[in-house]
Formats: sequence, structure tokens, C-alpha cells
Amino acid sequence: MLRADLVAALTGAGHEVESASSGQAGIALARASAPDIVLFDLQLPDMNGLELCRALRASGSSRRPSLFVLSAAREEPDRLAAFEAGVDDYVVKPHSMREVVLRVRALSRRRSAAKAPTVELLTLGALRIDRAARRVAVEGSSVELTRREFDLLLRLAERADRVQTRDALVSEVWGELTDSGRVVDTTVKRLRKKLGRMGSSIKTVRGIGYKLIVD
Amino acid sequence: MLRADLVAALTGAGHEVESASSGQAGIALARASAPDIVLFDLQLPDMNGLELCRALRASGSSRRPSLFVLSAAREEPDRLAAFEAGVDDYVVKPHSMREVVLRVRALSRRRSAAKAPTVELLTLGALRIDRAARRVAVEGSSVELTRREFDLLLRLAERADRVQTRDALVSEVWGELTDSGRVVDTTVKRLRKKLGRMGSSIKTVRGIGYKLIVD
DNA sequence: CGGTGTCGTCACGCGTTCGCCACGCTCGTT
DNA sequence: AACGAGCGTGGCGAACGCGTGACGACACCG
Repeated sequence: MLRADLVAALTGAGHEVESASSGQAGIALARASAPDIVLFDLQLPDMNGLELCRALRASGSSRRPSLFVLSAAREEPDRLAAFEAGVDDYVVKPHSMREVVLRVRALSRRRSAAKAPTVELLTLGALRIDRAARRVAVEGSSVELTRREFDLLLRLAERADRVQTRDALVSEVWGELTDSGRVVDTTVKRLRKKLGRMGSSIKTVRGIGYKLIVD
Repeated sequence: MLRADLVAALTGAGHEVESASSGQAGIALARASAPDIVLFDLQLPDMNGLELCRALRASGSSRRPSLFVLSAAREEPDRLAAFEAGVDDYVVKPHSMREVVLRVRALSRRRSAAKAPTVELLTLGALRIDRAARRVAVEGSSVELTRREFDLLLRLAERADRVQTRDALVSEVWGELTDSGRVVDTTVKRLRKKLGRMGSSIKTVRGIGYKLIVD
């Protein structure tokens, strides 16, 4: 499957497409265009696909593109590593053009669906979170949070009432690059203390993780 | 594809078009007309297209035109260099007239969308910013700012109270063509000093970036 | 060709943050 | 009731992130 064919097929399906022939060029293009979706092969002329994942995830965390990987590799380890690197979808060769187009469309829909309900201001009882200003207030009085504390609280608040495993929290807040020891616990501790009366709203789910309840 | 054809097609699509037959003439024309978009070939009779990019970007940074490049070059390095030089869109020959017209329309839309909420005079507490005159005043007395300082302050002021990541600021003020080292920090430092009492309104958000607060 | 101003980079130093550890308590299971 | 795994907590040191001053490259102007 040639790149040109893919471009043609996706353009034909109504997508706006740009393409590059190497990893470096792709990164530069992604930086310039801020695309919704980046589609690429695991084997690139100049770099590993997973490196590309990390590079794309790193840049401009606010509007991170969805990552879509094509690969000839049948080995599952690669597949696993890809998802751990933040890949959103994954197709193993030989793949039909039709399948790729359909999946891209699905990803695209998912993105616009996920974008809509993104609110600037999150309110949960006495807790108010302004994600743009990165400010948090409990019962009106503002609370100073550090980066990790804020990100963690945001994760919990976004999925309030649902349990978040430690691993999930680590990968979302820390970005997979910690030894996943007991960092989460410590951060939760500090968070609880700073949140004062609201601190007890962060519930421990023994053996699993944490959740934020909205009394 | 001849220049005359392009002019005809773009005019037909409702755009106001002027054209020149060399790089130097183009620069002069752009200076005189302050166009929204400049479209040109990478190979010009008298100069390199990238030089033209730089020349166009340099002149009148307040209303910088969007740059749209046509090129016969298939080598990706050129494409990369083009984006680094601040090109907004890029089409490789052979290009269909239709595609060029569509892209110009997209660029045009993007521009007017970005322009719509533009106010001439921004006032935030004791801070007054005149974007057209590129002049800033604190408590009535005017402050001399350099290009970078002004652009940075403008970015912060436009999204006052919202945290701007360093990456976002770099890409908007510097246009991605810096090593994104600690330029932002240094510029903020100089800005704070010049802003005097208002300097402390630029808050550091540790691990993220900066925001301008409006007391 | 020297003078001036802007801007990017670097190195240094300080304060904050954060990850880790160890100890002791709590909860769930048998 | 007893035991062990899981978790809260306090404290500590290292690393990080940022402010700052200085320097040099570069463009512009006289």
C-alpha cells in the first residue's frame, strides 16, 4: 500500500490530508498543521514508530493528535508497546484500504465527540476547577496546587464517581515515565491536605485506586 | 500552470488578486498592498523562495501575510525547510488548479476566523495595549517594548487568566523556528522589568508556562 | 566602520517540588 | 481474633524548574 494511495483514499473520503516521507518531516508537519489524526507506519526510514509516538505526544499537549499506526509486524509485543506509547488505533498489514478509511472516520468522529463536552469550568459540589487557568477553588476560596496535584485532581474530577486505577492515573498524569511506585498515594495525600474539607471526597478503593465522589 | 491561469482562477473564486513576475517585484507589491495571502513558487527568477519567505515575514509583523508555496521540488528537505521558514501551506507540482483554489480559500477562512475577535485596543486593569500601533501603556505612561516582548505580551493578554504553555507561546510568537530553549523565560524577564508594577501580573505556572492575571 | 539595540544562549544559584522510604495503622480475609 | 496486604503519613534529599546576569551574534543606523 503506497502512501499516495492512502492520501488519495482519505482525501476522497472527505478528509484534509497532508503527508511526509520520513519521521522527522512528519513531526515538523504535525507541528505546523496541528492535525487531528496522525497516521504512520511503524517502520519509518529514519526512526522507530514508537519514538514518533512519543515525539507527537510531547508536542503541544493541549491538542494532542490521535495516533493511528499501520504495521507489518505480527508480533504482539509490538502491538502492546504501541498502545502503551499512546496509540489510538492500530492496523496490521495486510490491511484493506477500506478498513483504514473506516477506522480513520471512526477516530475522527470519536475526536469531535470528545471535543464537544470539554468544558473550561468543572464544578463538583464545593469544588471548582478551571482547567484553562489551572486554578482550583474549594467553597470559593482558591487553593494553590502544584502541577502533579492539579493534573491528578483533574483526572479524578473528569471521571468523577468512577474508580481510576493507579496505572491509569500514572499513565495520564505522569505519562508512563515513572517507576509507578507509590507516587500516586503520596500525591493524593498532599492533595487531600490542600483540599481541606473536600479532601475526604477523594475515596480510596482498596486494591484498585481512587475515585472522587460528588456527594 | 501559468501565473495568468492562477490569477484567473483565484479571481473567479472571488479573491482580489495582484501579481508580480519576480521576487523583488513581489516584495515591493506586498509592502504596498499588505495582502492577506502571498502565493509564490519556490523557484523564482531572481531569488530563492525561502529568502522571499523571510523577507515577507520580516516586513510589518503586525499584519503578516499567510505564505502559500507552490513547488516542483519533491525532496522532503525542501518541504521541511519551507515550514521552518514560516510557510502556511505548501503544494507540490503537479497541482490541480482546483486544489490550489480550495487551499487558498481554506487559508483565507482561517485568517478571517482568527481576525474576527480582534480588537484594536486591549485594556486589562492598568495595562493598555494598542495592537495596531504596537504600543503599550501602564497606568497611562507608555512603555517601549521590542518586537518579541510585545508579541509575547499580546499573546498573554489575549488569553488573559489562561495558562499558556511555553510550547504554545513559542509557536505563536516565534513560529516554531527556535530551539525552544529558555527564550520565553528570558523574554518574560525583560517584559516584567519593563512593565514595572504590572510586571508581577505575569504569573509563572511552574512546570507549565505563564499566564497574565487581571487582578 | 564604530555605536546601539535586540535577541538567543549559557551558566549559576535558589527555591520548590516530587519521588521515595520507613513506620504504623486499617481493612479484609480466614 | 489474628494475620498480611494495602494504604496513610511524615520526613528527607535530590532533581527540577525558574530567575537572573552576562555574553556574543546580528542587524540597523549613522
